[in-house]
Order: sequence, then C-alpha cells, then structure tokens
Amino acid sequence: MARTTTPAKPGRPRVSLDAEVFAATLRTVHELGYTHATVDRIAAAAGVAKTTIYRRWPSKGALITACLVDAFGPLPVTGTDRTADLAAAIHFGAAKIGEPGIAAAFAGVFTDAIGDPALRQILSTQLQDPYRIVLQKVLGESEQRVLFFIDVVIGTLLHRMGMTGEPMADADVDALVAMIQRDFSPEVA
Amino acid sequence: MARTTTPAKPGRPRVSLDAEVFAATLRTVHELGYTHATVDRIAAAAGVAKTTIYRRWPSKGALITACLVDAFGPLPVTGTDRTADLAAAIHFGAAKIGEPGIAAAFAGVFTDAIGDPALRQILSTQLQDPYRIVLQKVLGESEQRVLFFIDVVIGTLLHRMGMTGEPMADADVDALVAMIQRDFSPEVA
DNA sequence: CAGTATCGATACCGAAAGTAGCATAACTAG
DNA sequence: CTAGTTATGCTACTTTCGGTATCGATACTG
Repeated sequence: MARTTTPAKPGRPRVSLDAEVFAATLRTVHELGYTHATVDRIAAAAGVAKTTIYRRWPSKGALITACLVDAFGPLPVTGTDRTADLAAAIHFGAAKIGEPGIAAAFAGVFTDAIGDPALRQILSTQLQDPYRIVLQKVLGESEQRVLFFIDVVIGTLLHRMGMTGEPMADADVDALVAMIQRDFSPEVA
Repeated sequence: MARTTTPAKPGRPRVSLDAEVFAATLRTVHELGYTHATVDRIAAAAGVAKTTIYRRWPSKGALITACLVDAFGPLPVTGTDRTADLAAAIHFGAAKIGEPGIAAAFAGVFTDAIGDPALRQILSTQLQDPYRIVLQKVLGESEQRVLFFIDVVIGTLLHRMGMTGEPMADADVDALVAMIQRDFSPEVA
C-alpha cells in the first residue's frame, strides 16, 4: 500500500537535484553555448560534483535532452477548440524556444543526435512523441501530418534562432500561425 | 592586362585543393557525423596534412561552411515563372539537404554558430545571403518575407533530417511546396 | 553499531581543436 | 645554376573536454 511513497530501501537516499541541475544547465548553455557549456561548468553552477551528474544521466546529450523535456512541459491545449489549439501550440513552441538557453540546447543535442542513433532515439521518444500523441488527438490528424506540423513549427523557429541568434519576432510568429492555419484547415473545395 | 590570370608571384604556388578537401569533408561527416569528423580524419581522407587545412581555413566551422557554400551552389531559377521558381527552390533545398553529409554538416555548423557570433556571421553572409538576394528578386518579395521563406523551408527539412536521420519523403516535400505556394500566392480577397 | 548507497573530490584517460617548428618541395628572378 | 620566397608534410606540443575510477565522508535502515 505504502509501496509508492516509501520503498524503505537502505543506504543514503538520492534526493532530487533535477531543479538545480536543469536550471544550471540552461543558464550555462545560454551564457556559453552548447559546445562551451562543459559538464564541469554545469556541475559547478549547480553546486554538485561532476561525478554526481554522470551517476544520474549517462551522457551530456542525455542530460540536455532531459533538461529540454523538463523545460517544455505539457502542451497547453483545451481539446475543445481546434483552431485555438493549433495557434496555442505554435505560440507555446515559439515562447519556449525563445527562453534563454533552450534554442542553444536544442540545436546542440540535435547535432549530436545526427551522429548518435541512441541519442536520436531518446530525443524522438522522450521529447517529440508526447507532443505528437497529444496533437494527433487534439487536432484529429494522422501521425504523418502531425510530424509534418512539428517539423515546420520547430524547424522554422530553430532556424531563425540559429541564423540570427534572436527569437522570432511576433509578427513572423503570427505569419507562421496564419500559414499553418490555412494548411491545416478542412478544404473548402 | 594579364594581372587576373598570372600575377607571377614568387614562391611555391598554392594549387586549389578545394575539390579534394570538400569531397573528403562531406564523406567523413556523412560517415561519422559532425562531432566525430575530426580535422585529422578529413585531412587524411583528402590526402593532405592537417596543417594545410588550417592554413587555408581558420577553423573547423569555417571549413564546413565553405564546404556547404560549395556544395549548394547556385539556385536553379528561371526568373520568368514565379510559381515554378518557388517550387524549384524548395525541391532544390530538399535535394541538397538529402545528399550524404550535407544535413549533418549543416546542423553541426549551426550549433557551433549559436555560441560563436563570428561563425554565425560567416554562415549568414556567405551561405544565406546569396540565396536571399536572388529570391527577393525572383519572387518579388520583401527581405523579411524571403527570410521567413528560408526559415520555413530549410528549418523544416533539417528538423526532419535530425529527428529521423533520413531525408524528407517526396510526399512531405510536396506538402511543403503546396503549403508555401498557398502562403506566397497573391491574396484573392 | 553494522550494512548499504550516495556524494564530493581528486586524479586520471583518450580524443580532438588548434599551434609551433623545421626540413623539403615548387616556383621566380637573376 | 643559384639564391630567395612561399607552400607543404610531418612531428610534437598545449589545452580543453567527455567520461571513468577510486576513496573517504555522509546519510539512511535495521
């Protein structure tokens, strides 16, 4: 009965350090970029030992991915208004990618994933799939169509961030919403 | 008169190694990914010394960018048929990003650029600007609008490649073309 | 108190970006 | 043919970073 709350295992308990470590990760990546945000620096910023980081996450890429999953959080959709949910999902993505460190972390783990199938698997299942599933349900679209939607929204926002170093301006986000609204509306023909 | 062909300077001439080095770069990046494609390996694959690489390009990122500029080449547009040119530009991007090594190289230099303003400058001016200028002329659109177009096309294609490790399927490229054709057509209202 | 598992700290390994130095090859000018 | 100049190949080196091993200290259970 109490199994879920108190397994009562021996040894020193492993307290949650996710909040400190994730905050330190985003702060460090934001200041130094993905390449120069070393695990040493992240650990120091979080006030923990580097070895503690590696006891909890198997690699730098896995740490960053977990950090992204935590930072994005649940999609704010209602399920009642398809048009509003479509816009909400895009604005949600734009806001998150505009937060300090998120885009740099995303692009970095992305690059590592191209040469590392295991990391790509983590990225795809842990970060993309939850949103894909929710969006398929809320938008009533096929898996292929939702994956296309995610490619367009996230890809566009990341490309802008990478090329300019700044988040996409509101006017362009609105243009993105308008374009996708047209494309994902039921055909009138 | 002959200044352009024969400056007749003393010393050992610097023959062009671009072809060999660029080919070796794409081959190596394709096989090992951006991170594991070391300059040592690229130099070995090209049959030159690593120091020769660094005498011609200031950093790994600059080498990759130059390689991308060379690989993409000129945009195949006619300037006479706006709709056809729009589709041609997208298919051109999709084909290039699908070529072995291109996507990995692109994503890698992208990541480095986020934490390196100098590299971002190189990427923006040497790779993006030429296409932006041609597209502004051919499509008759504003700079802002063309930059948005590039963000959507390249961002979408790169995101798909990064998430799946495979180029975007033709059906999805066609969907991308259709969506953008609608968005960039003159309003009927 | 005994047993167990975590933490911090230090040291360490291997790989990779980038640099320095030098002998040598290739070319020009006399 | 010789002297001067520049590029190349090669080796060695420095620095940085991802990741691992080890060990004493700490925090919990029974």
